[in-house]
This record gives sequence, structure tokens and C-alpha cells, in this order.
Amino acid sequence: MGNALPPRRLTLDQVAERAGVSRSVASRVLNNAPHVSRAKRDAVERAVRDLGFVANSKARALATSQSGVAALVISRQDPSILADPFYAQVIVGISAALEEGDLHLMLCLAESERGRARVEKLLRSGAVDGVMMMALHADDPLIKVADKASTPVVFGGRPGGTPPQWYVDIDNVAGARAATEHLLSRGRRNVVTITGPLDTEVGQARHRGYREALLLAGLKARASETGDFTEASGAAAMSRLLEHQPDLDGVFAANDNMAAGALKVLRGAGRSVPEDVSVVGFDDLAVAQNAQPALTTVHQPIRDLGTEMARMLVALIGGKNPSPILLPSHLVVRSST
Amino acid sequence: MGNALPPRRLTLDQVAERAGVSRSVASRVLNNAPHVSRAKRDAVERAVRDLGFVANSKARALATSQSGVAALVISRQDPSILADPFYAQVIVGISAALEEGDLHLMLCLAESERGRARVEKLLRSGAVDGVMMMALHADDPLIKVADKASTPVVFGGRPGGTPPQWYVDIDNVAGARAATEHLLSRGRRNVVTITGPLDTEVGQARHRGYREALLLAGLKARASETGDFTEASGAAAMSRLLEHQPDLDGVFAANDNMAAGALKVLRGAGRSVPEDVSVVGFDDLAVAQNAQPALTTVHQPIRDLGTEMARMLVALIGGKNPSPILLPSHLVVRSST
DNA sequence: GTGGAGAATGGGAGGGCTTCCAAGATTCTT
DNA sequence: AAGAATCTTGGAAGCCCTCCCATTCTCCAC
Repeated sequence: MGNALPPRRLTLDQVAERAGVSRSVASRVLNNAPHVSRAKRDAVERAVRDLGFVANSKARALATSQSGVAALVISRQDPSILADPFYAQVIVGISAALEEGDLHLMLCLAESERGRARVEKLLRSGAVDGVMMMALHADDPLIKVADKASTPVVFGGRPGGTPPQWYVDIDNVAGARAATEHLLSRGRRNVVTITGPLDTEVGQARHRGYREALLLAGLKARASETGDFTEASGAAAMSRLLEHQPDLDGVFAANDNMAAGALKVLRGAGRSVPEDVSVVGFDDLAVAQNAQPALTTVHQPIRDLGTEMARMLVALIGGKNPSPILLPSHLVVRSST
Repeated sequence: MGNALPPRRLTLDQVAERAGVSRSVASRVLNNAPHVSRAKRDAVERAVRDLGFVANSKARALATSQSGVAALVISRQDPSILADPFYAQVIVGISAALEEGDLHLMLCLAESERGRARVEKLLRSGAVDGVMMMALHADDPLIKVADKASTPVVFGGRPGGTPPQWYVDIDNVAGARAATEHLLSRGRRNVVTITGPLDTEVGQARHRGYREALLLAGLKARASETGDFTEASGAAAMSRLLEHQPDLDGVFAANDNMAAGALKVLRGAGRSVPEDVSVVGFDDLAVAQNAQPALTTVHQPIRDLGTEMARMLVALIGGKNPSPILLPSHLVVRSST
């Protein structure tokens, strides 16, 4: 920080000199490449240890044109998206898997137009070797940004529209079907649903699973109302459903937050859960366990989602061509059904 | 990715050639430095636009010896620390403030020994211009790692022991004092506390605030039990307190999770809250609102914590010498008191 | 018209590493 | 024991910018 005599960072030349070898040899030892005699290898390693040398990553990056960094880009169209524990778990999974590939994680939250421009520059400047992207909407401008980058991109969850080439997603259809079938197996016959936004793939998929289950059981789809994955929207949807479909006896909500909202409205309307109405959510977040009554829901392997995204990206960076992955979810039965 | 003819990334020379100027001039335009005529500036800018040129960040980093990246290092001694919304908010704050300084965010979760070694290498390789660090324990090995790095380090929350030179922290003492005084103002006279781990600064500070409040009110400190900030430990501590101090009428828990555990135990013991016993927590996480009854607690400006950390780091990187910051917290009164 | 201040310009030397290649050292064949 | 085959080795060319500095140009004062 502006000392009198900046002590001039240690360089590979100094290591080489101290070990009595050329810079080339020293470099080979560092990258443990072949064609180095045992004696010189030892000498270099000792010099590295004695001097406490760590190679300058910028120079290495320039020479190899590899930065050793992967970016996770999170589109924040809504304000508090990161606040839910979902991303935290994804990140933990990613972090662990990137460690395997010896990559570091750069986290980009792009909300403003300016932020998006920064992300674009980041990707196109070659500062990262690959990108993981979480975006809900097919028209998210970040998707185009990622396309323009000439670096591999893995999606976490498919945005709507034509699916990207590489993605990891939860099998939302199967999960929603299992949830609905569970309601039917409890003897419910008038099962309604609170869907997520239908312009998102996840919203659509969970709705599809619901309809499939009814279809397979030979039942007609009942009323559905759309929410936006918030508790408040779930409550509002539930009110509307009660109004139009007073004899409902089962509710599949497309996520736990909305299910929690629905529970409150049901309680307020004097319907007891699970006696009068059974309710199932989706996600298995903390809110599901804390709900009154505790919520039956579909558990997603969120951490695995992160892990698999990172693994896929590592494979891509390594020149391989992995296939998309759909992760299974499973039902967790609690007191609401 | 291994094409036949890798199209050889665009370079500044090509921009310069197209604009009919030397590379030096082109570079000056890119960094909008002075000493460029209007005409050439325009020519270069047009060439940049036409070609879609983005400077190679690795080369720039090497030349300027600035990476444009700041790291957030989170020590994960316990497994699910990131899962609480705390870090999510810190990160959002950091991200916003880093954008001001045109820095990108690298996220390092170091739990294993290997992960720690990787972080050390990252810092010492000069890959980041500065570090923000969140660590609870004074003996966290990461603190030494940060010391060895010759890059500026800002702490979020002081670890125990001698405080670091640069940090941003919540004023835990004042918050705890306010919480305790609130209990006293409700007429409680036998106020006990559930502390956090006393080998952490935050644990100690909140305990100190509790004692100060009692002292100022001319009361003696009552029983205290120590937890580890988990709900389970709060419940256990509450049981012990009920046993040794059956006439207690107020509880200050050093965080919301432990307060939630305490509430459950109190309910189980037939003490009603807030009639028989008043309870105050600390943090104002979601759990405080969801608790039964809703928890009076101390709200912390968590997002601001992140913002200020990042700002401080930006200042340090810019060669300034900022002062440590203590952020105020405030009481949120709900139904538990 | 001349000197000189100050701006504009481009050449070129880094920045610290990787990697190609030619040359020297070693081992293996027969 | 000579020649082929294989390892080791170090010199030097890159990677793509930034920035110092010597040079040229512009313009104004006297």
C-alpha cells in the first residue's frame, strides 16, 4: 500500500536462480509436468518452500488463457430472491464441486441495467472460464448475454422456451405428480392447485405434473389459481379458490411459501387441515416445517443441483460434452395431509 | 472449445489498426486517459463498437497488477452457516457496494483443510485486490491466512482477541443493553440470559450489554447459561435456567434461534409468554416473526454491514485509510414482551 | 521569425508466466 | 562401441495489455 520500497514480489526467476535451474524447469516443477530430473525437482521444491513462493495468477492466466474462475450469475428480477435459503444451498453445492475442479467461484448478482452490462463485460473479457446461470424467465436479458460470451454456460433450472444445451434441473413434473397422487391416495377427490407464474418453466412443469396425476386417475382437473411464489399470493389464490370451489378437499401449491399462505386462509375460513382439506407444498424449505400444521411437501435436492451444475461446467471446461441432468425429488409426508 | 481454426481473440492492436492509430492511443481511449485528440478518440470508439471489442482482462490485470476482484471469505466451521439468510443479506449489500468500485466478487467458502490452503494460495497469488472476511473465532486459521496475504483485509464482525485494524461490526453491546432495558421497562426484575459462545466477540459483547443494563438499573446479574446459537442449545439452556432459577420472569437470548428454543421449553413448562415470562432475542431473522408468540428482538442492519465492508475495502484498495465502523441496531417490539 | 510550453503520438519495454524448440545428456540396441 | 531413441535442459518467443519516454506537432508570445 504505497510503501517506500515496495519489496517487489517474488518471481519464478528468483526461485529458479536459487534452485540453480532455468525458469523453464522451475515452471515444469510447479505444474508438475514431466521431463524434470529428480534432483532438480527436489531443488525447485525446496526453493519454493524456502522462499514461500506462490505463482502470480495473473501472469499464469495470461499465459495459459485460463483464469481458473467460474461465475455464478443470478438474475435478480425480484428483490429478495437471494434471501431465501435456496441459493445458499446451491452455492454450497457449487463451491464444493468447483473445489474438485480447482476453480474459484465468482458471484454475480445482476439486477440493474448497469450490473448486467458489467456481467457482460466480465464474460466477454475472458475473466471467467465458464458460467453457471440461474434465470427463471425465457426473456431474461442475461440469457442473451450468456449466449454472446464464447465461454461454456450451464443453466440451473431451465428458463422457459427452448431448453438450453446444458442444464441441470429438478424433475418438477414428477414431483408435482407425486404430490397430487399423494392427495388422491388420501381419498381426496376435489383437488385444486395454486400454480406458480405460468411464464416460467418451473411454474408450468408443476402444473403439468398436477394435471397428469389427475388424468392418470381418471379425474378432471379442477380449479386452479396462479400465484407468484410468495406467501401473500398463495393466500390470495386460496381465497379465490374457496370462493369458486367451496367443496375442495385437497390443495397442491406449487411451492411452500404459497402453501403457507393457503394454510392461513384455510384456518381463517374455519377449514381444518388435514381433516377437512389436505395441503401439499413444494420445495421443503424451513417454512414447511414451521408451518401449522407442518407441511407435506416435495423435497428437492438443492445442494445436488449446485453440485451437478458445477460438475457439468468443469466437464465442459475440460472439453467434454456432458448431457443435461434431471434430478429426482421426493415427497416428505408431514401433518398437513 | 477446440474448433478447427480458433478465431484468435480480438486484440487491441486490431482495434488500433482499424482506427488508424497506434496501440498506445487506443489504450488511452479505452481507459479514457488524456492526451488524445477528439478525432482519434472518436475513431477508436467507433472501431471498438464495430468490432465489439472487449479488452482482455487477464492482460490488463497483469499490466496494471490489479485484478478488479474482491474476495469474501467465509469460514464454515459449522456446516449450515450459509443456510441462514444472514449471509445472503450481507452478500447483497457487498455486491451493490462493490459495483460502485467496479470490483467483482469472489466467494470463498473454506471448510476443509484443503479449502483453506486454496484460499491462502488465492490470496497470495495476487488474484484478488482485497479481502472481506467473516470469522467468529479468534483462533480461526483463516485469520492467519489473511494476515500473510499482502492485500488489505476488512473484517465483518470482530473475531475475539485484539480487534483487527479494519472492521465493520454491529454494536452488539448497545443492542443487548437495549434489549435488557426493555425487559426491565416491562417490570421484569428477575431477568436471565442465554449467551452465545463466550469465546466469540459477539457472544461476549451481547453478554456485556446484558450485564451493563442490569448494573445501570442497580440490579444484580442473574443466572446465565451458554448456548451455541442453535435452537436446540437455546432449549437446553432454558431448561437449565428454569431448574436453577424457577422464579425468572424475563429472558434475553443472544440470538433468535436460541430464543425460539427457549419459547418452546417455556411453553412446555406451562409458563405463558409474555404473561409469566418476557423473552427477547437478537438478529431479527425470519424465525423471530414466525415464532409463537412473535418475538421481540434486536434488528441488525445486516445489509448495511455488507455495504460498509465493501465500501471500506474499496477505500483501502484506493489507498485511503478508513476507520472501523460500528453499526447501530434497534429494538423491534413484538408479542413476546 | 524564433523559442518554447504544452499537447498529441507511437515505439518499445515491461508485467511474470507457459511452452515450443533446438541442443546437450543419457540410455538402449545390436 | 557406434548409432538410434529418449530425457533433460535452458533460451527465447509468446500471451495482450499499460505506461514511460522520446519525438513530433500546435500554437502563442515576443
